[in-house]
Amino acid sequence: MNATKQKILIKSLNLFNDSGISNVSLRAIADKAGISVGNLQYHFKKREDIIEALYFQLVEKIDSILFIKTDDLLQSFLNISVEIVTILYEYHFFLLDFITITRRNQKIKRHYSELSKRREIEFIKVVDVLIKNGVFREELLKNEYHSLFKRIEVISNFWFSSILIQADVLSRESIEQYSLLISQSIYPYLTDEAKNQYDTIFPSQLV
Amino acid sequence: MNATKQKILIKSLNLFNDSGISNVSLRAIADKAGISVGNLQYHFKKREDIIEALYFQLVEKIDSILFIKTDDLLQSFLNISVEIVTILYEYHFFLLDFITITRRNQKIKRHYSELSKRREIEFIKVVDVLIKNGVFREELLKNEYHSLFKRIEVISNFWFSSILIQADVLSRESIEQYSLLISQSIYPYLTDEAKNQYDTIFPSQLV
DNA sequence: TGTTTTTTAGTACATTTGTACTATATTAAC
DNA sequence: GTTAATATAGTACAAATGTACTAAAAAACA
Repeated sequence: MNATKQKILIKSLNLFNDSGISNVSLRAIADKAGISVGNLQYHFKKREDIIEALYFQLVEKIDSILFIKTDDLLQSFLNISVEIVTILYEYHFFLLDFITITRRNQKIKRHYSELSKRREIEFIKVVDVLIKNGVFREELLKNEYHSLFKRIEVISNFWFSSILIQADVLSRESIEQYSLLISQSIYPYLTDEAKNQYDTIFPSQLV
Repeated sequence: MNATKQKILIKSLNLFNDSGISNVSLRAIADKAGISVGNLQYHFKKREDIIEALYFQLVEKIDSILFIKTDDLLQSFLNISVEIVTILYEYHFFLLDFITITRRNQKIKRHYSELSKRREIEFIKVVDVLIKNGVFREELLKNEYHSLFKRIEVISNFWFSSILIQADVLSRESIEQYSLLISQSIYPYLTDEAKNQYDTIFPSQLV
């Protein structure tokens, strides 16, 4: 990709993350990138194009890490959720303005919608494997794992928002807090054997 | 309260819920309320005052339903979470624009922050009672119920957002979906006895 | 009734913002 | 080396928005 274009995306991302989409004007982006607004517009005809480009960057990054190692199922499962959020953290402006963005941009909205459905199917598949391998227990309620997926999805998407409505800044610590939240939400679904394994992975969580 | 003031708040709420705060101008509110912008401004000196007024209405409404009936602990516990979300639904613009609002309005931000802390303390107290009464099990991990609270908090605050990033409209159904999500997330923490009780409350969830 | 206060309407303004348009400058192609 | 393309800068503009200000109408009050 063109160097200027790259620079625009990086600076936009920084500004968006710091101040939120609606508080970042094209002039501010151009300033930060050290170019003119005219030039900015040459590379991205519409403001929305910048956001779209960043969105698809994000999606690509996440896609690239989505696979479970078959040797250490539980660990791998827990790792992925943290890796995803670590990437989301890089693009957190997107999550903070999720509603605004999807309201304005049907393309992103539809794409995310499809993505989410595919992710759920994948999730359920992985859970099936985990059940067969004695890591997760069987469902005790109907659609229990569907429900679990939904909760994890909401928390992944809005954890940073949840922090920022109370705190003034978002720090990397929030990723660890997220990690704790998610792993603890998984715990009740583990078999006794896997619970032991969990305790060795997170000895500090023992009562 | 003044009739005009009342009308402004109602119409603002409707518009905010339908289109999101940033897409509702003072002119639009005045139009909808059948008054002039000048008059609107007489009652609410600043745009932010409308939002603040609505916020404190919301907080008051929720406060008014927050008490657990001691005779039917589990049912009462589950009911409250739905009642809260039902009220939140009435004011869902607030949740959809949570970040934007708290970013702009320190007063609301600080107030919510305090509120959230108080709510967590209340939650833990209630959980203690539920444990003592054999409804919830003891903690198996450190801060397990703190973690549960956080998850419920995020989901309560952002469930509607989560729906709206995929769907085009928000319907009352989303409240039932929320209810299912939350009750299923509670299930693993119930004692065997309480699980039986759960099954009689939600027979349709049996596998 | 006359006066003061409250309520309502209308206008005007400063600011911001996205973007369209034009004119150079730089680079690539032949 | 001339031409064509790409890239950059600068200006201009229309639209929207919050809000300040003024004046009239209505209500309350004495």
